Amino acid sequence: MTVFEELKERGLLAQLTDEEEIKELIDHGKATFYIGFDPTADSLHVGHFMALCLMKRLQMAGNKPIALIGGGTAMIGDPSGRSDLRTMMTKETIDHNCECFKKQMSRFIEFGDGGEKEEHSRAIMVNNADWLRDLNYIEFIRDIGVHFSVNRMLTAECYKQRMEKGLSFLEFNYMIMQSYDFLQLYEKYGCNMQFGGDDQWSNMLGGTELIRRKLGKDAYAMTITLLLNSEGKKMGKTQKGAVWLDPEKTSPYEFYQYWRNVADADVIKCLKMLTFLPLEQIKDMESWEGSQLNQAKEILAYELTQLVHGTEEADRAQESARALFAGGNAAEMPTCKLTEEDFRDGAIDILGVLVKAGLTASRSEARRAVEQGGVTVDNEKVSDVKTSYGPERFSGEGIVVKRGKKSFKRVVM
RNA sequence: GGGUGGAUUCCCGAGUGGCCAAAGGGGACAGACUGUAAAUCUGCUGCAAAUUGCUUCGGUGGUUCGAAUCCACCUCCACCCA
Repeated sequence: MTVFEELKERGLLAQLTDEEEIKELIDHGKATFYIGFDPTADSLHVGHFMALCLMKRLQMAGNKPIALIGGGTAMIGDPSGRSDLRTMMTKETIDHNCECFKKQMSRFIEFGDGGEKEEHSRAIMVNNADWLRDLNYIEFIRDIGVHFSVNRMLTAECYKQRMEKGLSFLEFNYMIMQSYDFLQLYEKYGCNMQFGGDDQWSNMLGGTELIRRKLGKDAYAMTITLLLNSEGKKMGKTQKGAVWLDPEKTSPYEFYQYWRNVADADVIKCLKMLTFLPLEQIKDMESWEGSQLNQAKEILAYELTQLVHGTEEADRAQESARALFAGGNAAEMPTCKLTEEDFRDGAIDILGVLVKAGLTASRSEARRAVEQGGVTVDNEKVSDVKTSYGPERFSGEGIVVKRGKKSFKRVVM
């Protein structure tokens, strides 16, 4: 099976400019492709993870990846798929985020140093701030701006959605910037292909078109299917925000649990799109039904945690999960430490413990949780809000506090 | 620049002087049922020393015993005209 076939089989491909040509290029390792990442936060998230996997797959097939960090475009903010203007970020924040991205990416992709002798498939990383931030306005609109028709741009899907809520000129320029990126990479590195999320399609087409008009050369674009759950919502988002790859922002345990809890209807899709498990193995799981599907979720969660956080963390997350739900060894639970200051008159009440452990956001919320019978200490339901504990309860193993079925913490002194 | 309409809690959206921590819906959370799924039903959804107190309705100031609600100015957004 060739790379292209595999990508197709896994349901990763959404739109392509020229299927035959793209297939030819990537199957033979002749593509130099780029994927852009907007540094809008200080960590990558699940959405980026898909792109990284794609990069990896293509790199393994001998193609050269370019990871483009949008230190320049982030100054503008991509309006695609957004209903409001992004909050503007300062240059410093953007630069900081770029650094964070770099670190995280190098875990997945093999980067080269750009030396003469290295293999073709070594990845490079570039930042479009290098060519965007110092552009001369007049020159730029004369050189590049002429090639864009406002009439056509307005018909692009990504702007259409914004026509109702309002679109600023600043954001309107995003497509032009992104197209210019592609042109730059084409000229500098012979980059002939761009990949990106499905919501990037119109921006990407802008690039291929600009290259054709400006240089008379062909370049290609291909989008990855957005990972949507069965309800049509973007996956990798929780109430609290994105599922991050940075263990400081989303702990390996939380990360594991996110995937452990996906809906039945989404497991197979996630396995196909996100893991490197052989397709045959995934095919077997497709026939699983009912509670057997539960095992598939465990596999999914383990595989992904391993990819992102490594084997050790994945084992640990799986251990704690099993401990909590199946009553196994509880040694690896997330822990919270109390200090003397947390005790008032030699005791801390249950509400205080819940807040301190981060299981509830406020004492009011904690109170509600207790009142509704959702709080457990060492497997015994706490029904009195006034329950309190002295420091001795937290010595040694401490206590295990559970809020609801899925969130818990060991609390020690 | 001129005109019109608007900004309410996580989101949508009611509320146009006291009965308002603010209807209704969605989401989230908790309980029952389950398979750590879905569906369904129930509860709950500002904060706290909790039959009470405190802080919230774009911002600032004012009127009033009392303001999300009235007045003035400002900020932001949409639409129409230029």
